[in-house]
Amino acid sequence: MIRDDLVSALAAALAAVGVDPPDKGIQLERPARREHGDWSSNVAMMTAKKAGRNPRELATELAERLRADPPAHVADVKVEGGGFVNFHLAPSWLHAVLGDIVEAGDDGYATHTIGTGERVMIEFVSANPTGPVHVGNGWFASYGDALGRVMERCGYRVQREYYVNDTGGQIRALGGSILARAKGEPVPEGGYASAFVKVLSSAYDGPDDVTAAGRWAAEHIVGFIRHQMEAVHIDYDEWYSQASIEDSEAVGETVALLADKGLVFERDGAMWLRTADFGDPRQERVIRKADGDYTYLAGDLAYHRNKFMVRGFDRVINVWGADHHGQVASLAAGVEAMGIARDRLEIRLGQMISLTSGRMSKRAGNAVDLDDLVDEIGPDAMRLLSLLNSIDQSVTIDLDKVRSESKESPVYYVQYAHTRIASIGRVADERGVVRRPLESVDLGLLQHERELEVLRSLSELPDVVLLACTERAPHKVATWVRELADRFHGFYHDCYVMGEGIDPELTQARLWLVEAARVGFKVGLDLLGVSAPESM
RNA sequence: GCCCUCGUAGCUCAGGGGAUAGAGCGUCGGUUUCCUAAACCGUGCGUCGCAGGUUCGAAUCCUGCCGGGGGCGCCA
Repeated sequence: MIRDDLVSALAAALAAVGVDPPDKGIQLERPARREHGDWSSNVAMMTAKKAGRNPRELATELAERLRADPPAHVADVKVEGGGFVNFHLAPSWLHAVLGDIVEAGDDGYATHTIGTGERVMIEFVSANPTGPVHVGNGWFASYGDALGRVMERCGYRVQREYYVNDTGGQIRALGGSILARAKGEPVPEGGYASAFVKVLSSAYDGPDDVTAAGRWAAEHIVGFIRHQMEAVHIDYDEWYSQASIEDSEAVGETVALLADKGLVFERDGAMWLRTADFGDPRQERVIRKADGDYTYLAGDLAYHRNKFMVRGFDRVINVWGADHHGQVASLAAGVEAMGIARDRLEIRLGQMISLTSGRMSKRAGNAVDLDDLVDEIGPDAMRLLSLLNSIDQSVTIDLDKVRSESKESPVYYVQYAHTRIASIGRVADERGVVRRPLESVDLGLLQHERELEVLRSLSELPDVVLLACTERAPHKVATWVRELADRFHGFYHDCYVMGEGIDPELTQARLWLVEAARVGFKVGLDLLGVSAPESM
């Protein structure tokens, strides 16, 4: 790797001038501006003060030594700005990248091993089965699934799970709504007045019992949610029923586990968990109410005991909306109280998704069902659109705009680039142009700025994937793939692969460039769960 | 009141210690005998909420304030 070569060359130069490397190690970054070279280091500025040196002078000295014995591909080393050491590389470094990409291929390029086979569960969406999931849920669905794909590419073994809240007060409220509707009565206070529930109620022929009706309805609704998820190509490994936990001994066993640790006490007829030693500002939480029912927390702790101690996941990532922030401290404390290391549970809070018409609410009935939007714009547009934002950003969706722009959606911009690649392949076949083996092709002919820009983007993909993984930020892949499309369209426009006046040797080199770009699009789009069509 | 989170171009958002802060949409104009114009090129667009602090360097980290959103149940 070129980066490693440059870092060790810098380390050697630093040692030669008698300056200790910075505590954080030698950093190398890609400058934002082309004129600052291909790779840039700030070592001189980092170390100058401690070494009692002037940063620019130190940088100049380093540059001189590096120029005297330059690492491979280094054309020039310049000192710019306040003391940056900038490496200006020959295009040959990008030709080497091209070789790496096509050799690694779709399954190998931009893979990492940092996950070391760790088993991680990502639980996401888990919306209550009281109605179809809406567009906001869809945003989190894209996130959770793409995060899983990114982590898989980094060596994690990922399980995707949907926690089905098919018990408790809201299920009884749902059952009450079903029963009322079935009898032609108005939906009771706090019930679910949606059209979906109304339609569902006409099919109910079970007992006149809110719990039975609620569970029946929830089961049907989960079936529909599953269908909605399939429509955006999300395939959960497990739909885990909360009722199954509560129906089993799991909650009692969990409470017993905590009681054994001396953390459970009774007061006012209720059972409490002492959470003070585990970072919970509230210090104590009710786990069993005075009426004898366990609280949601107790069930949730049992569920997490199941995730960690029964099913043995090394790491659990819960993707929650910011409106569940209030649950974080109690769950994290309870999990730690069970003796599970705190860093094994990650809770990613996504900011709220709203429509320009206001916040979506299932009860209020102003939510837009995910499948309705997907029917209009397609699953690929839905997924790319939702992955263009960080989940740390609260987003406002203008549905009218999304619909009207669907023809110029970023997803088509990216997919169109991929179809152009396929098209080049088809035309090559028609014209009998055969791509020769890479070893016999002179990649050195790739000198056009458009060509180099494509290769620069491709060279960044491994870093992007790694960062997307460690920061749990799959949207970085979306941003990257759009940039690759931008550069590929530029190349396509200015650099004909075949045609009049194109040297056959250049055609060969460009065919390999196109193949490398194809790998980039394939990898990037796969990570996002977006299809890579051959034609549109 | 306390806690969390966000505030970047007209709009939707990237960038989250590094050099002159970016993209898409929207505005206006241009490009096609050749691999699909779902494309390309040009054009304008900013007190990075405000004020301090840390740093060689802050949109980025810290503190306070302002503004938006969310949360503070023996609900789930």
